[in-house]
Amino acid sequence: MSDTVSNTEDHRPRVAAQRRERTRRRLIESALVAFSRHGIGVTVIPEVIASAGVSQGSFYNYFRTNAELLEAVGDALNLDMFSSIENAIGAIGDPLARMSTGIRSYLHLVRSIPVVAQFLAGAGVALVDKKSPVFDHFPADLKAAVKSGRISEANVEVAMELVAGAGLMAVHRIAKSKTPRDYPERITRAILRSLAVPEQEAVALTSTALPKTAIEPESLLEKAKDWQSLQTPSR
Amino acid sequence: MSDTVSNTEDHRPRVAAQRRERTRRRLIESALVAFSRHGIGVTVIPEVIASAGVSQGSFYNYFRTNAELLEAVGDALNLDMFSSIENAIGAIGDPLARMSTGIRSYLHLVRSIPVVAQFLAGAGVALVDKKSPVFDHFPADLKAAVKSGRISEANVEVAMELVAGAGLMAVHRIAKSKTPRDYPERITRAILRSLAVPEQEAVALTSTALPKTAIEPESLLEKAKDWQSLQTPSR
Amino acid sequence: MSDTVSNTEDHRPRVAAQRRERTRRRLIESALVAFSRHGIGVTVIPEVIASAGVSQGSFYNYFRTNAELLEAVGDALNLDMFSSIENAIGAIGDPLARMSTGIRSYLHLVRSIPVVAQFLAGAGVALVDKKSPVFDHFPADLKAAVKSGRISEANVEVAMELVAGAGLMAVHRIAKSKTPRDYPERITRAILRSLAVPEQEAVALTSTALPKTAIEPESLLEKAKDWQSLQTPSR
Amino acid sequence: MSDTVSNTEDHRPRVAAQRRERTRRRLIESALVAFSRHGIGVTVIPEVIASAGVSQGSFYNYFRTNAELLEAVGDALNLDMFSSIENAIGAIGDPLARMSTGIRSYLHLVRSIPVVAQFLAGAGVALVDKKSPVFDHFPADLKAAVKSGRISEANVEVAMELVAGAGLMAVHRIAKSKTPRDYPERITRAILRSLAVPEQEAVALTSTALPKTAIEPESLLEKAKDWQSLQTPSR
DNA sequence: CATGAATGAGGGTTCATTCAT
DNA sequence: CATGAATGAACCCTCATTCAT
Repeated sequence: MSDTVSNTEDHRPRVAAQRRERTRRRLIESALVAFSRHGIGVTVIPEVIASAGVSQGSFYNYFRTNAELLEAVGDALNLDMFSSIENAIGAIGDPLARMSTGIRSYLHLVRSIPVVAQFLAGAGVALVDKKSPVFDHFPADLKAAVKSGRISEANVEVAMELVAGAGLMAVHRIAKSKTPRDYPERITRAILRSLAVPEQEAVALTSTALPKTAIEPESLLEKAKDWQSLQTPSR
Repeated sequence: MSDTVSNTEDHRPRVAAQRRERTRRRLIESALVAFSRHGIGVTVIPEVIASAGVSQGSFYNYFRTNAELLEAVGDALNLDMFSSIENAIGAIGDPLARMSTGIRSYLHLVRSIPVVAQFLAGAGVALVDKKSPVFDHFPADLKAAVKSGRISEANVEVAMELVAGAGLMAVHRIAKSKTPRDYPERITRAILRSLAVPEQEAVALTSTALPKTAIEPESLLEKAKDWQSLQTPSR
Repeated sequence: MSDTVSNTEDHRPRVAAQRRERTRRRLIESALVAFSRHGIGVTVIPEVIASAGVSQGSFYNYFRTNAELLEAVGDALNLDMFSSIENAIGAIGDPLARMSTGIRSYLHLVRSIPVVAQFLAGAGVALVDKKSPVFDHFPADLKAAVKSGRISEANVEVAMELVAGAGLMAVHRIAKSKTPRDYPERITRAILRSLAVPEQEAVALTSTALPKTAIEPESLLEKAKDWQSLQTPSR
Repeated sequence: MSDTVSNTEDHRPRVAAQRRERTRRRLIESALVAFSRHGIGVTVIPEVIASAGVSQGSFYNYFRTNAELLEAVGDALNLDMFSSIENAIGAIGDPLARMSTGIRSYLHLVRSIPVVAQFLAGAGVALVDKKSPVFDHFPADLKAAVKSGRISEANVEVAMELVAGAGLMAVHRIAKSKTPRDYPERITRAILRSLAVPEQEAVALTSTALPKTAIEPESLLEKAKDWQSLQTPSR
């Protein structure tokens, strides 16, 4: 069909676009490692160029500043994490269960991939500022839970901050030292308590089996599993 | 007479030491402002040099790296804040009241001095890592409260992290946007709840009048009140 | 055709490599002059940058320290001198004649290019330390001569040091003041005597016509001929 | 007597002058060590100030530049060495014996004090340039020996250069590596040969017992014996 | 004279960015 | 689009030197 013909005519451009996309991915992957090592707010372009095997000039065909690169890494990571978690908790109807399972999944995911933990710990509050899909569904669940009377917090904003703060510290702790396997559950329980969830219910919510969080085969997360997360060499 | 002589011998070193100390203070003050504007992890040395009116060479007689400068600022600030707060809550006997009043004092203090809020928000988790006098008394109070049966948290470490995380986010929020006058009390209540303090008691603990937090006349905090806290120039 | 393609693919790297090599040469040439003026152990980078017409940044793409630059100059010069001399004496079979003709050629060469004389005089003993091709063949000739009974020095090492020392001082003298045309021959004769060569033979060995020492057209030596050798500006 | 009185009146100035002289000595001593470590042509003022325990400002009451300091060290050292050697060979009448014994004494002296060897090796040809008392008597002895027909060198200058060159290399060798005890004698023999002294006589001249070279108790040489001669830390 | 804080010139080094090929 | 040489701004750091005390 004419379709075939037009595809053939598109062949070279399409190959080029694929190559471009592959290079872009390589740069993002290298940048994730570099940022995880040195923290954000530090120049990583030279390191990224070297480890991605791309020339200096080419780099600027993809990203124009360090910040742009960081944003790309953040976006890609957020997207992947969101997919994994949403996929795991999508079927849960109860807002409170969704929330607590989401938090647990998030922390377990971070805990299983050191490079990601390092990156997020280094990013700190910056990750919270920029609205990420990961946090998009939280307020809704929170409000739903309040409405259902399951938790009693007049101020949803304060609640959100407490959740975010606790999560941030937990990620930091996970990145910097060894944590027990049930560390995510303990953190989640403390968060639930702060939302005025009764102790017994908090325990129940954090004792259910965790749904399997699938990671896409070619995703950034999948690749990140294989990488070492060396701390920044002091100095 | 001999008095004159001995005075003469003491005089020069003393004058020199005073001068040195004054310059050091000027540098630290300038650095607090600079860090509050740009965040830590950014070079502020040129700006500090300019605004302290000191030559490049002189700067390096006092601090050899950006990190050393940051540490000096952090130490000075921590010390001043610790004095103010400890002075305010020193007389409180009940551990839980000490804790909650301490948190409230801390947040109100931060809230009243924008430069400090900006600085601490920019420092983020780094301030928690390095043991500061501000956090020194916390664990003791927490343990005492647990022992007294007032709160029931098996894991003190997790509790500490939640407190620190909530505090961190609160500081961040204070620095970045306008907060209601009772914002510190709301945060403190959420924290108390997460420690399993009953709602009624949490409300009671955060409804007492706040003891006056005195700020030393020549201290960094006192000076910081006068300074503007410009946000980082976008870039 | 495929020819065109492969040429195209080779073309860019080759051009780049050529450009790089040309810049490197310019830097080395400028450095030779600078070192000849100020001696080694003095920073010449700013002067080299200025006189080579290269930016500061570019310089560090080639050499990272003053010492690295010096080494490059030394290597290039040693190589050129070695080529010239070896080319001149290669056909001589008698070890003693090779040696004495080599020394004479070396000193005449130095004497004919003031910039080189200045450079070597400034380098002093450092040039002897680092094994240079110039000195590579000496020990072999010396040993051969000893074996042949022509000279009687039990200790070859001591002999080498004397040769090197005499050569060093001669270069220094040549650089610092005007020397008679037969100065190299006089020095060579003294060296031969110190090796216990009989006076008559020493005279004979230093009276032969000197083979022509060819200098490669584009070599450092050839270029150096054109340059002035200003003494260090007093300071 | 009035003498007593005037002495009394002079007391403070005299004490001051003595103190001044003592400080000056301390600086020279520290500088000798510093130069021996780093070579000449390198800034040693900070190190000298530190190790002599003198303030920055005071240093400039004694020496105004690095070069002036170096010259003072060189002068003091030359004077001490000259005294020691002249004292040892003063009684020798035969010019050739004076010469050879002087060379031997010089090299043995250098060999016995590593710091001095390091310093002289670092100074290199610079020490020869500036006329030192050590070399003052050489030409006279050399000419006397020529006149006596003991050696036959038409060109005294060339002979001097060869002696200086050999001495220089020998010092360098002594400083940089371990040398056999009779190393000075071997070098001296080679020098004598280069002056056309017959082998047998050269051996005889270098086989006599070496006169004791006395070192003044408070002299730079005496102190230098106690110091370590660390090589420059590579870098 | 001694002291040591302060200075500023100069050199060293990195890195984002441009551009000819 | 890829390449990598070249650039210049910015920062880092040392040190000789001055000067008030």
